[in-house]
Order: sequence, then structure tokens, then C-alpha cells
Amino acid sequence: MKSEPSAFSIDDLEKSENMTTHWDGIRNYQARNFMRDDMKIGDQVLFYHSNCKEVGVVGTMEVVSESYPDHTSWDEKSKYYDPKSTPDNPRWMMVDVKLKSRFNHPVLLKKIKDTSDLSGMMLIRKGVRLSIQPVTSSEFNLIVKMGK
DNA sequence: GCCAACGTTGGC
DNA sequence: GCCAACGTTGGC
Repeated sequence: MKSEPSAFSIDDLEKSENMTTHWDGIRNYQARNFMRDDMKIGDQVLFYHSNCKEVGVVGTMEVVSESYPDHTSWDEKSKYYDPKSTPDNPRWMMVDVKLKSRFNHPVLLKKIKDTSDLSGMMLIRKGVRLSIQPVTSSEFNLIVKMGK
């Protein structure tokens, strides 16, 4: 799961109540579908910092809820407001995630690109800018190892 | 249903 | 801040 640290960083997550947050603001159908259809309680997640000085994976999280409607979508004051989404007919979904670990050092995008065992990751496929992407368990485990 | 125009993402 | 590569919108 990607986030711009200027908007929400792993520091922010650590400071959140119970080190848990609801992952709101996803406004891309494919990303939403991954949360809605594929993410299950207990799933392990990589936390990725995008669009910043040190781009890369900075820690891990765990999914702690099923998906449910993203209420910011019908909050007119939210920057994620979408007039086409209503409580009766929600268009956007989110899950809750809890911080599990912080890496000693970020696994930088550059390093990921240089690691042949990670060459299949969607993250580095040309043109892919999905903020939520599936990761295989071997990719997950290797990145965790690289972050230690 | 096409596609131009526009808005967004995200690495650099 | 630039800009390529996307996704979405909306007129027709």
C-alpha cells in the first residue's frame, strides 16, 4: 500500500490510536477492488512511501478489518469527497490496517529494481501506478529481510 | 462508443 | 517543479 509521507507517513501510523488507521481516500477502481475482494483480515502488507525523498518500503502492516464503505467519500468537507458516492450507494471502500514493523532502513525503489528476485513485482512494471497492489509471499519475505 | 481534454500519479 | 503515463469525464 502506497502513501505519500507528506499526507500520511509510517510515523503518522505509529502515532495513531492503537497504531491502526483506516486507509481512506482510494479513488481508483482497481485499487478499490483489491481491497474489497482480495484483502482479508490477517493479510500482511508492505507500507510504501511514494513521491518523496526516500522512495521505498518502510515497514509492514496487517489488515485488521474486512473492507467497508469509505465514509470520506460522502463528506463534502473531505478532500476525498465524491458526489457520486452516498451512504446508500457507496462507491469507495477501505480496510483498517495496523502497524506491524518498522524497517531499520527503507528498502529503496532503486534497490528493488536492482534485485532480480523482485523483478516480477507490479510496482516496477512500466506504467503501473496503482496505490494498492498484490505482492507474493516470497517478495514480501525478501523485502522484509532486506529491510533488517 | 469514441476520443479529446483534463486531472492525477509519482519518479526524477 | 517537470513531465510521461495513466485514468476519468463528458460532448458528440
